[in-house]
Amino acid sequence: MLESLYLNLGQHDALSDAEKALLAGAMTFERHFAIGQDIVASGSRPTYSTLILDGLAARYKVLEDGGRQFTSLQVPGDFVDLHAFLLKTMDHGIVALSPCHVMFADHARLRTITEQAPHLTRLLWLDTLVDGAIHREWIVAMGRRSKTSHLAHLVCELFVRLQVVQRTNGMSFHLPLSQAEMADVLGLSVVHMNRVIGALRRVGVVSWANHTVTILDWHRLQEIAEFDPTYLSMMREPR
Amino acid sequence: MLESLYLNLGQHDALSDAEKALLAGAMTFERHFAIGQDIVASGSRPTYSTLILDGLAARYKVLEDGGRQFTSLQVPGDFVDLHAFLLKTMDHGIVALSPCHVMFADHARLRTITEQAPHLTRLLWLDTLVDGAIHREWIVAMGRRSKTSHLAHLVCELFVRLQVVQRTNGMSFHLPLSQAEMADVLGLSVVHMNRVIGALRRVGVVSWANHTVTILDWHRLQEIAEFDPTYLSMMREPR
DNA sequence: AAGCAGCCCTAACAAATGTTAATGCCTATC
DNA sequence: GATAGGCATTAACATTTGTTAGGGCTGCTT
Repeated sequence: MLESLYLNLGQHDALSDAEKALLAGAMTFERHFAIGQDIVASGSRPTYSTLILDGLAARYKVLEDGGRQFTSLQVPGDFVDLHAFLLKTMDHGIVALSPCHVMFADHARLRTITEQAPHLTRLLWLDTLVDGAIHREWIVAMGRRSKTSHLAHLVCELFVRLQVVQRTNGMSFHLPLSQAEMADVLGLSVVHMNRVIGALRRVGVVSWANHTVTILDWHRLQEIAEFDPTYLSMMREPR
Repeated sequence: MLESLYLNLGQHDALSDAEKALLAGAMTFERHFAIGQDIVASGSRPTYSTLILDGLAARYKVLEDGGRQFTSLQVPGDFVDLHAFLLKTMDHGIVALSPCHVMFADHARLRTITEQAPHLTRLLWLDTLVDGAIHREWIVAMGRRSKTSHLAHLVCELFVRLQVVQRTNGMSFHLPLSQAEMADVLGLSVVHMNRVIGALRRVGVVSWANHTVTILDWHRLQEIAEFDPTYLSMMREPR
C-alpha cells in the first residue's frame, strides 16, 4: 500500500524496515477524491498530512480576479501537505487532478517520529526540501526560460518523478491535465498554452494525445529544457 | 551576534535559552563577503550551512544563454543554504548583494541537534518550510500577477521580513539591488523593470531612490499586491 | 580637467503573449 | 439521433514585454 512512499523516500537514502513500520504506524484512514475535489482547503488547519497512494494532485492559489496558479504537481508517493505539520495553516488549496486515492498521516504521530526517529525525521524533512528545490526550478523556468523550454522542462521533471514511483510506461506517462489546467501550471493563457504545446509537438520531441505524453526524443527534449535532474536529489547517500 | 537568528526562528514559536545555546554551539567561524562574491558555489557540497548576520544575499541559477534568475532573497537571520544540510549538493549559487557578514553552522553539529533536540529540529525544519512557502508565493506572482502587482508583492514581503529582524527604519528599508538585479528577481528585461518601478512610483505608493525604498501608502500597496502575510507563518504557536 | 564605467531613464521598433470569437470534434444525455 | 457541453484548435487583433540604441548623471581614475 505504501510502496510509492517507500520508493519516494528511499530514492534519497536507505529506508530501514523499522522506519517503514514507523511510517505505516503514522497512517490512519484512506479516502478517495474525485476529479476537481479539494483534498485540502486553503485556510484550513489540518491535523494530518495527506499521502497520495494513486492519482495526480496539485497545490494552487486563486487571485481576486479569479486567476489560478498551480504551484506544484504531486504524484503518488508524495505528501501533498507535509509542510502543514509545522506551518499549521494552509495558505493554499490542494485539488485532485485525477481520481485520487490518499491516506492520512496523523500529525501527533509524526511528532513522535521527530522525537524518536532522527534519521526518519531527516528523510521527511528532506522530502519537503526536494519540494523546495522543485519550486526553485519552476521559478527559474517561469522567469528565464522560453515557454517551450519551460514546458519541455516540466515534461522531463514529471517523467523522472513518475519513473521513480513506477508510473511510467516505457517513454510514456499519463498526464490527465486539460490545456486550460496546463496553462495554470505555466502561467499562460489557454490559447498560448495551445501554441506552445503545438511547438513542442512540431519539433517532434513528444507526442501528446488522450492525456498521454510520449517522449519521442529524450536527448533533444532534455536539451531544449536544459534539464539537469540534480535538484531532485535522486542520489542514494547518507542523509 | 545571533540576535537576528533568534528573532527569525523565534517569530514562529518560543525559543528556549537551552535551544539558543545549542544553536550558538553549532556555529563555527565568521566571514565577510564583498558585493558580487559567491557565498556558496553551485555544484559544491558544503559541510556547513551559512547564516546571514548582516547584509543581503540571493540564490540564483544561470542558464546556458547567460540569463540569470534569482530564486530567493535572503535577509539577516536567514540560513541561505540550510537545505544543503540534507540535499548535500548545491544545485544553485548564492551571491552577496551587499557586503555580507555571515557565520557558518557545522553540519555534524546540526545532525546532533536532530538527534537530541526535537523541538529545535522542528524549528529549523520550519525555517526551510517558510522558504518553500515564499517560493510558492513567488511562483504565483510570476505566473498570474501583473508585473506591477508582482513588484508590489515583493516590496511588501521584504518589508515584513526585514521588520521581523529589525532592519526597517519607519516605513523605509535598504534595498541595495540595481534595476538589472531586480529584473533578475522578477524575470524581466531591464527596460521593462524600469517601466514597472516607474509605474509603482507614479501611483505614489512607494518612493525608491538611493537604494532606499519607502512605503508611502501601505494599505494601497498591499491592495495592489493582494498581499496576505499568512504564508510567512509569523504567528507564534507550538510547533 | 578629461575620460571612463556603471546606472537610470527614454524612445522606437520588434516579438511574444493575451483576448475574443469562431469552428470542429468528441462524449454524455435525453 | 438530436442536442448540449467540454475541449482542442485557429484566426484576427490588442496589449504587454523585449531589443537596440542612446542621453544624461554620478563617482572614480588618470
